[in-house]
Amino acid sequence: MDLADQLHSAAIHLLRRLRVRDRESGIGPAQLSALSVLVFGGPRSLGELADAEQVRPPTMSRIVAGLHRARLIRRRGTEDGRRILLTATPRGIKLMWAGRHRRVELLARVLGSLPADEKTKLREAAGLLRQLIRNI
Amino acid sequence: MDLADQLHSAAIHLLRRLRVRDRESGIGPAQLSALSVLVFGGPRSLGELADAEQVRPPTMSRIVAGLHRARLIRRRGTEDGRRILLTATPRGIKLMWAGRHRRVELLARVLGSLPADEKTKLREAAGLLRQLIRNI
DNA sequence: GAATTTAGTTAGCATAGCTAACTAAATTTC
DNA sequence: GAAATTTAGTTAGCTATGCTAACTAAATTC
Repeated sequence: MDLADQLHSAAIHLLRRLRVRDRESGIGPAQLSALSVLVFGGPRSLGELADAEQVRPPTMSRIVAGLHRARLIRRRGTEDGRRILLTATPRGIKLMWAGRHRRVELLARVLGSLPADEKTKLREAAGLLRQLIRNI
Repeated sequence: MDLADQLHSAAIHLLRRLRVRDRESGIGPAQLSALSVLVFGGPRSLGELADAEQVRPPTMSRIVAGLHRARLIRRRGTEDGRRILLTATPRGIKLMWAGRHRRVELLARVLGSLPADEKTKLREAAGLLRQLIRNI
């Protein structure tokens, strides 16, 4: 329980620091996060994107509308006439990479000053966490 | 850069899973987070709370109004007539602990099934991260 | 005592979360 | 094969949360 709390707290404070840079992207956090799923996870339908973001369909519908208005994604029909396939545009991909870089470079800078063995520990921990999260 | 990315991604996905339980608390995420600062960090002024939450004063003013309406915090005047001291009420403290427990128990459950050496690694990593975050 | 600074609030805008109620396409049922 | 049901997404309307600009009031500086 105590360990869970420490990890939870670390995650909160880490993201709180990093999200400051996100405002420079010009789009909101929900749009940014949804776009990252499309850019790094590939095209998918609105419902799948809503599931990935743990958000209800009407919410995702509006997020997608914003991304589309900003020409960051494309909407295509599929064989199933009800579903739409969402794909990041080159513009969307570019914005995402720039944002990711900006966001992570703050962290990368302080990580760079750590001794190698501590970096190794963090790398192992990140791997453990990734597996763990799948089991939650 | 790659390590930074892995940690960033782990933090995002961890919180995305855990925040589901927060909705059960009945108050929004910003109120919950601000309340946690008061409960676990002690009383402070509105401006200090805004700094802690990395939010502008008008935003915190409204978050505080919500917490006050729900009787989760108390507002008191200070010697400096402009500042107000915010303190969590017993009701606020209770809600916070219940929420924290709910939030973290999911994580604690999967952590419990890990071998001891992996838990040790995660504990070390959490400590490293805490120091790291202070330097960002 | 007047001017400035500081703490917080109010007003007004955009984004983001929800549920309820809708449209339209696909599937199931009879 | 027509009717009923299910599924995918949208629209409408609510609350919460972020911002800036403009305000009030208290404290400090000059």
